[in-house]
Amino acid sequence: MRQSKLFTKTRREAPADEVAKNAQLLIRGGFVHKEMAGVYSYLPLGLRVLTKIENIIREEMDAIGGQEIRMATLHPSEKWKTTGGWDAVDVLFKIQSRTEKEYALGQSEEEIVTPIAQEYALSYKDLPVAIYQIGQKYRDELRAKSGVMRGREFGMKDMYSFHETQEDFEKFYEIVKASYLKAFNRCGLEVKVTEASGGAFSEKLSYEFMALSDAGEDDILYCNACTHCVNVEIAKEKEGNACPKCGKGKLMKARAVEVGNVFDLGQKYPKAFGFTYKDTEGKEQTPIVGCYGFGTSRLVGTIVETFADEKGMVWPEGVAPFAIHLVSLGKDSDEISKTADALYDDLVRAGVEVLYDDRDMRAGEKFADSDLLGIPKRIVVGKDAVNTGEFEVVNRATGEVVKTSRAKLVG
RNA sequence: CGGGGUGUCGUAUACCGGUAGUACGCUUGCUUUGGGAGCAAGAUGACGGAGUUCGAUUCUCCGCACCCCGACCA
Repeated sequence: MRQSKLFTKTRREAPADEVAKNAQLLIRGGFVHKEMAGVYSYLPLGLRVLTKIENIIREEMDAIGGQEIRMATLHPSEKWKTTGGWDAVDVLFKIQSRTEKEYALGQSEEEIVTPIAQEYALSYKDLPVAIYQIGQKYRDELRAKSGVMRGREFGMKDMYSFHETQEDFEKFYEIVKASYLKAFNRCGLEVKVTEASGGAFSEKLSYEFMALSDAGEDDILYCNACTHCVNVEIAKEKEGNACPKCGKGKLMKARAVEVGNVFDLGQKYPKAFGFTYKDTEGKEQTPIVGCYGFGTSRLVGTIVETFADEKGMVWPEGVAPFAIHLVSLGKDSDEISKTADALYDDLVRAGVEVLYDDRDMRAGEKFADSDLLGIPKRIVVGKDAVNTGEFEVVNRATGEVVKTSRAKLVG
């Protein structure tokens, strides 16, 4: 895409009242627009990142047999009253129509997905089944904060699985956990699988996927030798203790962001809706349900917080809005511009996602913008490129510069 | 929801009980062009409502919005 056509611009300064690094940089870069506290619109660059993240988790869910659907976010109040959530869930947004009919805005989808599964999973032959969606969630947080990390409207992938037996559920539970680790890795993040309380969801343990970051809201204890990790909310151990799992390592304390979670929901929701299926003997059975959340928009913020430096954002390759930032230092139709134009066309033809800074601006401003946007590789086209046919390729994360021929770039 | 703070051009800021100034951005022109250029000319602003006052952007109160701490985040 030609940057001269991009309708957003960068800003030299962040709004004074934004303290969160992710909000400051995402707004300065024109990735998001703040509508109100805790609610953000995604602009072209931000949407590209969000879409990358969504596609990663979509691919991983599809790979383990998840089937994507799109559920309504405007919910009938009756279903929430059926499960008791209407009165029990205090973050539930409740709205009223002109005729005083009551609705809820989706903050999770158990109330919606359970009746849908019920309609089709009539027999043991129809199980197990895993259904997911990627979309907006609404939660009436008393206090939105930390930029896109804790909003009142946010993006999430949520999957629900239905099983005949606890054993079958637990098998799938492990498959999802592995697939989540893969997805977070593809987003450039290392996460800890953390034991946590099931909250009101479940009396059983749940597992939270925690990205280590000072911008987080949770404290975790993790073993420096094995994968053991527990949320301090339920930890019996203390910082510095020997790891109860491997015995070798020490428990370290860290601040972390919860970017995903998985729950054993048991039979609560099928029971509330009278959802049963026929087993091999024709008897009514109640399925076991699992729930799996993955915070897509929170990941955008977490990634900014994790990798940004003093110059701006730094996107891992898997989620970067573009793979290459092609920066031309030419003007009008000089040789430099022609060289850059030609390289841009070649890159596009080669299927490379490239943002082409063809604007008529000074070099300093272009470099500053490029640093801020954080695209992984920058190709600079100046006099040298015209004279030598070699292009300067700068790695945004490391600052490393390599000279590369055109043939290599367009591969 | 409890506590604290802040609301001034698009953004960041200054000053002030009496004319609202600066920088960046924006518009026009010329110059400049490898790390946020220069000159000139322009356009754009006091969150809303009451009150005090001859006069309020400034002081007071109420609302609203935003930020921070806490609680909350099935």
